[in-house]
Amino acid sequence: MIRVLIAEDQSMILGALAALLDMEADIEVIARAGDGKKALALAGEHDPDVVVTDIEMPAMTGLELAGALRGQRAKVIIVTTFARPGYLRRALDAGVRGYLLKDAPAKQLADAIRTVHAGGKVIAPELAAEAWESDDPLSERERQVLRLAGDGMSSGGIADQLHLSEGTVRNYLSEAIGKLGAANRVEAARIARRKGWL
Amino acid sequence: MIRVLIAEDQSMILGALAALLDMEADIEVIARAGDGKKALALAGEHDPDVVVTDIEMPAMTGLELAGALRGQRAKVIIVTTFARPGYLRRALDAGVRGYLLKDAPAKQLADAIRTVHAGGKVIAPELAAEAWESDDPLSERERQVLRLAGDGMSSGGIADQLHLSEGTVRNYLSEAIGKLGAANRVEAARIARRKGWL
DNA sequence: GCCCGCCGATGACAGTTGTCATGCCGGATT
DNA sequence: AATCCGGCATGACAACTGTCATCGGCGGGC
Repeated sequence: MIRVLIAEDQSMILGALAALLDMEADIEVIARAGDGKKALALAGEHDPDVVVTDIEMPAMTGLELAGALRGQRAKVIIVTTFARPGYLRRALDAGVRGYLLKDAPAKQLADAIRTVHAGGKVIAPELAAEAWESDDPLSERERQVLRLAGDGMSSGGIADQLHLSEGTVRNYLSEAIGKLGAANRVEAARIARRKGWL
Repeated sequence: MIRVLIAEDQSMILGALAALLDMEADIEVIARAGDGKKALALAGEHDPDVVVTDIEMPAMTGLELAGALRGQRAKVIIVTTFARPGYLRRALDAGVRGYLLKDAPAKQLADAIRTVHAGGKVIAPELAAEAWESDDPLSERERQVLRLAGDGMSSGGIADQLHLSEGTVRNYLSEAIGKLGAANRVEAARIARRKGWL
């Protein structure tokens, strides 16, 4: 029996995934969590073989959860909507053993759990290639500024929030726009978000 | 036996929801579709009692699907991530019988299917109140322009795409910004998207 | 017929944004 | 010590954006 913990913030999806896995004879869902923090606590309590987690969750993201579980016995599989190279990169850096997309066929999840439990790795093929060829060129400041700009905040507002001068903020944005080959701040933010860099 | 068709573009979620419903003794998943168009075709073929559909899907959205099924025997339940009043409004206008959030507990889905099949309605409580109090104030042109602006396109680019003059585009944006109480086009686009108006 | 709303346009003006050159500072490298 | 680099700043300039007044056309409601 492979003992699995599932972390996923959308209750209905959590329940559905659990139902899916409970149909497998050799897999047992021993715990469910609605966010990363609860998942971490439950992992300590139940000592699962495999942790299946979403990325975008309240309190603690799946990537943070993977980092916190790093080095422990439980093997982590990320299951997410987002085909973002930056996410995969960060996941692998956090010692994750599997990275699947919710676009993939349902049966792949059980297969991935078995593979990972047996010591293997499973990476969504759409991402395996792209992951290493595009690297985040942004500095931390550029990321901060871009995040806020992408939410519609003006240069002045961003400057206030980050305790910078407005000119500096415009410099960072100009830098980021150049690095990403965008035409303006909004496009730059979109590109960075799509890649998983924000 | 309640005969159900499920439409959902994320394969894994589709499979998981089907597994969840197959556990119910009185519910039978007779068909699955990965987009709205296939769902419409399959609905014609299999004549389901209830159609459970996501909103954001390729080829045809769940809202369009609901519109196309309007007046037919099958009853439609929307299951979506998005708590956007505008979506609920459009869903109700399309004759939908249920609107659930993926945040809701998994067991509510089966309950909703039974309720709807019995002639009832099920609306996510988080949304029931807000739905009617905030109405989309935007004109069709304003929506178009705002969509493109929100994607980072410049006034000139939007003008080219929509065959308008740049000044006119700026006028529409200014209008939209004013109506939504935003500070600029990006914030306006965010507000409109959050409400489900785009 | 008249008014109103939506559509589309122009021109003018102030404010914001994007770019670039240039400068200062402190920490790390050599 | 000299050099380099990232972070932060300034100033200047061109381009883009947001606002407003004004105009004409078209269709619907009263």
